[in-house]
Amino acid sequence: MANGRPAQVDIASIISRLPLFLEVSPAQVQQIAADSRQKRLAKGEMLFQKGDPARGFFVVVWGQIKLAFPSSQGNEKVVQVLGPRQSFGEAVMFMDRPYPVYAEAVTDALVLQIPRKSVIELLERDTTFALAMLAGLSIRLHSLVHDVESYSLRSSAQRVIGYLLQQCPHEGTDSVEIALPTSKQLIASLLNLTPETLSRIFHDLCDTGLIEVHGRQIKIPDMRKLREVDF
Amino acid sequence: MANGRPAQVDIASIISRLPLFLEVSPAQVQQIAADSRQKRLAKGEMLFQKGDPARGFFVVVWGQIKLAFPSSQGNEKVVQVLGPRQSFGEAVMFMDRPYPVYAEAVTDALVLQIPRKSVIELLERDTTFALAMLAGLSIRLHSLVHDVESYSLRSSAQRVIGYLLQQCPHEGTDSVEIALPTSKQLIASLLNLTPETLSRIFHDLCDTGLIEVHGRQIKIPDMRKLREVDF
DNA sequence: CGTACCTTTGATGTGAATCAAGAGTAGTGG
DNA sequence: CCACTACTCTTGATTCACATCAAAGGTACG
Repeated sequence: MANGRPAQVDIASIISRLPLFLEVSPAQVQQIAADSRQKRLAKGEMLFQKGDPARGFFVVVWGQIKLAFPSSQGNEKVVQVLGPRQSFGEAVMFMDRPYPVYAEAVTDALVLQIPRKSVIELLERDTTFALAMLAGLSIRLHSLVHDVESYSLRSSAQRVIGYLLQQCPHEGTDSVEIALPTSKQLIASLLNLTPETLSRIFHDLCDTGLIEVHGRQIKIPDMRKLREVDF
Repeated sequence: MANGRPAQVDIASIISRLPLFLEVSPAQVQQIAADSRQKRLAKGEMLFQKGDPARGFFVVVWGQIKLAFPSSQGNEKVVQVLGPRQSFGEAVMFMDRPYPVYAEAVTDALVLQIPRKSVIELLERDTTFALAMLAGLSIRLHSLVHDVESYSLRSSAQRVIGYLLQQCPHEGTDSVEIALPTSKQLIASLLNLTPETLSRIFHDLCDTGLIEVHGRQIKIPDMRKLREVDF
């Protein structure tokens, strides 16, 4: 169970602990849980394609899911990597539009699909849920605005530093050690870099003494210094 | 009045015709109108700064407002240029966060400020309004996803072509003439280009015969050809 | 009619991608 | 346990799209 992959899952309890459903009554959570479906995905399996009609939204129970665009040259641009307790696909439910990205399992994974109809019903019944939903979408919107900001006015090295700082506990001032949540390849795509460039940036940051890299373990000897470079 | 600047405005009628308020009852629109404030802005005037606390959202009555980030070197990156009947700042109301961008009048302008409190009250009372709000945020979210896609996997020329196609009526297949909604400088920033690069791209597209440029008037002799290049 | 800003054009520079190997590092199966 | 394949990651050489720098028209407007 250290792999975070319990054989049996209590759907209702998972849903009730999602930020989106914190204020929703147990009875209503039970209803949602009853409406939802579990989907087992093998590593590399597609959950949906870009352009598929949106039937609902998804919650990751365990494993990792990436959202990405295909590019014409067969590359891809990863928009987000989602782990346990994270949800995606909410926004698309409120517009008659297909998914603007595709979703693929990065590792073996289990996701919950919550049908559009259940959500709409709950929205019409429970205004606190509607407010929670609005808050959720707003947060996502902010993070996209932040992405746009990053892409347009920060250098590749600054984006990498920003990413590392995001992964760290915020309060700490001194030495911190973190594990990258996924492969460097994926992180590169997330930051809009090639793997080569990411590797070189890590190398440079090591030379400067700002970080130490051992595989996926990154040690930051002095958070303050890293924050300064981030200006 | 050809300048789109009526001396007197009927706030309630403006609000009632906003996409967000289409389904809202006249009485509630009256309430919102009563709560709202008008703000006159001279060209270049700031409506709010990045980091200001969010007190509500805004609707452009006439004129143009740009949303942008300041960059460290005194440049700026324009995120959006808003014209009459467009609203902004909704998302930020639902999170306890300051504005992530600043808002500045591109031309003399009149905007309506609708206080957070009125919106929250209306949300709690009217579920169709909540759904409209969710739809509105979803659309904004999509367009940001689209921006991220553009920045990360399209060349500068492709972004320009995409922009031009967006400005055109969608159905037409043949010759179209459009007027750029704002200065080329602003459009360049919107597309994450320098003015120089935009100018050169327009020049190239003229050479290829794909467009003709006369100041802010752009003629597209053959929409099909332009769409093909956009692939 | 002059000042201020937008836009164009040209020359040069550079950050990051691409191309091309090699070095780890895992998983797989005999 | 060790080869065998398949990735992921690193490193170096080269290229290219776009920015930057510089200066000269255009255009609007008091």
